Amino acid sequence: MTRIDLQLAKSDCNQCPIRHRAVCASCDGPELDRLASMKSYRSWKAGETIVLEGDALPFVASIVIGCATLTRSMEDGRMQMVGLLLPSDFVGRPGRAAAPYEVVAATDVTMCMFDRPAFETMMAETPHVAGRLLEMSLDELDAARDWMLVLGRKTAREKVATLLAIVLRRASTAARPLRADLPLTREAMATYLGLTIETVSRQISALKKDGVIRLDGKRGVLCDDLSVLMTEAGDDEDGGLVD
Amino acid sequence: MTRIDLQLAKSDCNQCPIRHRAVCASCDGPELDRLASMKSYRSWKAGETIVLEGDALPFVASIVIGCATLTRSMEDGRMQMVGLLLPSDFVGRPGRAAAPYEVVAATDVTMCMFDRPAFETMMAETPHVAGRLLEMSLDELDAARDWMLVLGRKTAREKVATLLAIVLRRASTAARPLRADLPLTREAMATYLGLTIETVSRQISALKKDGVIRLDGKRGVLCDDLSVLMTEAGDDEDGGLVD
DNA sequence: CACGCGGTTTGATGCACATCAAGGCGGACG
DNA sequence: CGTCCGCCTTGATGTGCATCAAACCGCGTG
Repeated sequence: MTRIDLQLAKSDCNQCPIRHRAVCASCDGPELDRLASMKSYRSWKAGETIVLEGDALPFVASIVIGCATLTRSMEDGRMQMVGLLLPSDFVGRPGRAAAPYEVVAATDVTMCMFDRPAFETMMAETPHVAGRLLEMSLDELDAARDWMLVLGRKTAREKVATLLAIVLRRASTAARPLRADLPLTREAMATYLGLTIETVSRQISALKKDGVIRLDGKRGVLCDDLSVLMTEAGDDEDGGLVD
Repeated sequence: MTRIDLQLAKSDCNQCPIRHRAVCASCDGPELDRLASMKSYRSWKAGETIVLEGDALPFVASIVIGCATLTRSMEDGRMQMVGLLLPSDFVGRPGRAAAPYEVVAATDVTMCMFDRPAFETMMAETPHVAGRLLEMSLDELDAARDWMLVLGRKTAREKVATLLAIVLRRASTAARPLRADLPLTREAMATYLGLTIETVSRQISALKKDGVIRLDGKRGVLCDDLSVLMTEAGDDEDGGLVD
């Protein structure tokens, strides 16, 4: 029973069959085949709503390509992003029908859809799959809790630095300076960070003026020294946010 | 395969054997026996640290009696509570050794401890147990995400009202006015809400002055009309915070 | 009873971020 | 080429909460 490291799967494999290994890291052929037999694909353009808040979810899906956001909102219109979904992440919790939040495509998104009843049957029958999903959701729980610290205690500057650090670390290669394209608009960033658009913009400008980062167009961010950015973020250690 | 409603189990049964049903709602005798054979008990006084941040966790435990808090902190001392553990909740995530947060007893606490390796073996072998744990952790994830909305977007008054509403709803009986004893000090409330002690105190005073709640000593809270409090909290609907 | 102590309340002041408002930049399209 | 529209930036002003400071309350202890 060998386990494939999820990080590896995420960065190296963007084709769907491999994605299933993320769900079922310790499965062998037959289970993978069974997963494969119940899947279908669907794509969304950036900005489109994938799941409306309160909607029933007849499917379970995992992201193959792209980035989606998960948002919860109040009646008066205030919104808080509560999750960022990246390749291999799941939408539509198994075992509960209604979505307590809205899911929107941040970039163009392709998802791999599984029929819900079939998926749940499989889950009940193969401990590996259930165990793997448990691990994944516990990772998400840790990430959500880390984010609570960001929302509750960090300053605007630290919040922005934290988000940039996550994006840059995730995109990190050997090349210097580090470079990444933000998958989010300023508005989405503000929704994620519990700030307003203007504050996000100002803090990014300030970090740039202070030489912590440089910008490349509207979406590109460059950073020579990630550790400086992380200090700005208030983290000493890597922290491992967003699974 | 019958499922016992977790809410029911929580409110009606504070004895440990029933607690296990929360873990293993759909298990029959032999599995419950097996759980029972690997357990032991331990108690803590209010204020004592149960698990230090970064510590290894040789056990998995579930709360039998009392209330514990789960806190994450920054190097400069800023702290954010990221979870409130109540009877039947779990400590020490299966599958990961180190605790990314500190667990402290808010009231006197009794926990039921399971040997970690034995518990994990059992999990791997009985799909029911893994499935039940998955459900529980997804509930926790929903609660954490709800809390992100509170931390990121609500005003101080709304935050305090939200917390009071949760406590009152949880304690709710037929009797009017609703009455509950806060299991948390002002400091713990502030840590939970992303506020300072002073602000919490001021907002409670304000809610009292406005006739939304009344106080009974330091810990007791009375409320004639929960719906008014919930409006103050910014929720129209019940919202179902904290599992 | 005086005393100290942890938890709480209340007041005065300041600052970080929201809000309101105006302008800039780049891409799509007539 | 000019115009519009989304998205972003920057400035001016206001306010909600943090911070600093002091006093209060209930309780255990000498």
